[in-house]
Amino acid sequence: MASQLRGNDLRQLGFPEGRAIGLALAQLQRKHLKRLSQTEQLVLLRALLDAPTNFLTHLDWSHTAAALLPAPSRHITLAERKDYAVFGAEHIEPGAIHQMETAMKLPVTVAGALMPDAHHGYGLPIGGVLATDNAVIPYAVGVDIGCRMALSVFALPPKHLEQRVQELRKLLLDNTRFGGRDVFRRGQHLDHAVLSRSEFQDIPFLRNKLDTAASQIGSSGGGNHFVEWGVVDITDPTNEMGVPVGQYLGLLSHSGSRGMGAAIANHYTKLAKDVCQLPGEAQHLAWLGLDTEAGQEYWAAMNLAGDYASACHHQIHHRLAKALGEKPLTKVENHHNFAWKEFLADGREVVVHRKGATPAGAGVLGIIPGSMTAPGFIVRGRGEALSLSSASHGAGRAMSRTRAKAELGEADLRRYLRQHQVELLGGGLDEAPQAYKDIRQVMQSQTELVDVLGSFTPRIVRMEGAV
DNA sequence: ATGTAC
Repeated sequence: MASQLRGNDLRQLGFPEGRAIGLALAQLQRKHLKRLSQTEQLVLLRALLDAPTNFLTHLDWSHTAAALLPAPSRHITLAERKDYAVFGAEHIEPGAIHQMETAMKLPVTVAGALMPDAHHGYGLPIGGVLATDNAVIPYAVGVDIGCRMALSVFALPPKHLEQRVQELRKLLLDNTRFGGRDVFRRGQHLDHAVLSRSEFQDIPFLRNKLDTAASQIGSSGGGNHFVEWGVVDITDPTNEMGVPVGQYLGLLSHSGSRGMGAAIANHYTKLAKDVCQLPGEAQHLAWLGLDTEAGQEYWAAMNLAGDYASACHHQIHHRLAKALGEKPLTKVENHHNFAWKEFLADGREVVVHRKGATPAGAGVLGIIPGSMTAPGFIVRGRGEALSLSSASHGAGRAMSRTRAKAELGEADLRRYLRQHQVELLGGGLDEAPQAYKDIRQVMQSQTELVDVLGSFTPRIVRMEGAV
């Protein structure tokens, strides 16, 4: 069998230094191209090099072709800014509004909206919702692809939290793992069907990501990610969970797609910036056409990352429910940092990006967390067209991470937690509850977007960091 | 958010 082509072979053929070489080599690893003889591969690469424009819509070679073209042919100019709705403008910093206005000038943008917890992000602001025509923007999805909330409601009274506090604390410490290094040991992993998905073989970029995914499964991230016990208070008797009005023990988790999702986000953002060069501040909003190979690959990888994030939450809840010896009465799960194919009110099919925004289609359930010391809310979407069927994904930050670390002290945090009867295991000053906005005010700005069915008040919170 | 860097 002939040896594989290497980077230097491509250089000899005339490939320029840069991303084209890596992209072409990755393509040649795919099953149907790997079968070709080395001569056939070289003929193909020469044709690609001679006339890259002929390959721009080719399913296999569109992004290699784009990387071979001189930069000016990939430049894109902005269009006139389209209108968009802002909810809770009084809570939103000017930087986030400015970023949203830039996104509304993209030629692929159809509609947009800004949620009341919005703040400055990278590319699209956190809390930004953007509908595009046949294009997906990796940085309008976000780095932590498919990050989500999951709630289990147990048929146990809240006084469990006082009577069995030591046991619940231990269950949390024993059954969760947070951040980069602290994962479950080899023999402790639970298997999950998501690890057998064909995308890990079919998409060249994902081939070496299976190890990371397998080692991190069932774990939680760092930063604002948490797993917590608390009090569920169901207030709406017509809730579609079928849970009677009353108070229950609940388990709430917030986490995403870990290292694998971050790798996908970073890789396809670079790819998008290669094939779609935007002026100045819009440059991070580079998109991939959904009918290009790169766009289809990203779409498949994004969906895999979303399912992986879901699998992690399922394992977290499964471990804890089993250790508690209970089956949940009901579960609610919803994701943000994702893109969906949806229809607008006028019937147009669009790609809706929700970067830190909760899906709130008519009758869709979700959880909008407050902070460690403030309730989160179980909500039912109202399908409001102006918000593109979306709501906030939390209270939003009132203080940046750096400001929180500079201005708050460890003693302040501990006193604040004691006042609110919250026990924090791990965590840091940058995630102190004082650094977040008042969730009740944020909810007041989105009464048109969601109905409140109940609340969740944290009591024992586990985050990244030593206990 | 992230084996926090190709």
